Amino acid sequence: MPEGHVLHREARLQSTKLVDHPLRAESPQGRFTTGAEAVDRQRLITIEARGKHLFYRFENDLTIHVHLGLFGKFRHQQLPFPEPSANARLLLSSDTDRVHLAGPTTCRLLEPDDVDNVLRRLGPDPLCRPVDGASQMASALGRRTVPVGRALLDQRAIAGLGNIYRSELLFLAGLDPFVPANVVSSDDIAKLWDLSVSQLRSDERSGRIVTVDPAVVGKTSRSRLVRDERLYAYKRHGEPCRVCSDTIRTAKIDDRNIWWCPSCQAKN
DNA sequence: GTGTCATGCGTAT
DNA sequence: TACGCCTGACACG
Repeated sequence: MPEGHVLHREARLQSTKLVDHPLRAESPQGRFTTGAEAVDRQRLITIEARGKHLFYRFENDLTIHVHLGLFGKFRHQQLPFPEPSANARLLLSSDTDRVHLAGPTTCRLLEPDDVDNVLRRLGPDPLCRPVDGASQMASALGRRTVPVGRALLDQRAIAGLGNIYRSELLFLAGLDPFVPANVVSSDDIAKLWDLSVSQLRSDERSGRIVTVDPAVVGKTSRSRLVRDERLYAYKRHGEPCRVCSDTIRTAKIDDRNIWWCPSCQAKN
């Protein structure tokens, strides 16, 4: 489930196990052998997340850059380590813990300048709490005439949102996904930013995306929500809106599905 | 068992 | 706009 909250959670959890240790780095699959050898037995200095990107910086100044894409997955393993799967792109192991990476879109070695180049292409990340995040986002969206539902996936406008968050955040903000981004009011963009900050922080802690207010479905806490009760719009095509009972609709924007409630999201 | 789809994104056309 | 890449879950027969 690789939207931004997942990468920050991975950075946090992996850091407690791997940072400050000299690590064994291997690529059983063989597609990252040279990169793994370049950091093998080096001490890991930091693991940092920005948007959907992860950066492992080693003491020799080399950085492993990971982007999970649609399919990438991390597994956390402890001694005795199980046999790695045949498609394990990267294994990072301390004496006691191992992180197993399979299926990433990106897993490559970067020099410090290359890291800066990747970061320059990313907008503000709600989980990094930049003080001017809302205004950076407003300035990026203000230049776009595409639907706001499309602009939210542009990682230069705001880094870390994926297809689930774009449907859910637009629902929470009450915004019509098809309104041009440059027509959305600055108040509504500020609202989208604030919702992104609170939503991703909460989901980073729990490890899952839950946007529904538990009271709306008659529950007393987030943790009591079952799988089908966690979201307002995403993949709920044809079902009644949890707030107003109108029918949730779906359409494609740039060949990716978006879901919305035509009544709750009439604002533009 | 096979086919389809998916929480992503870069490149080519 | 279309395709390629990478993997796993699920529907269907």
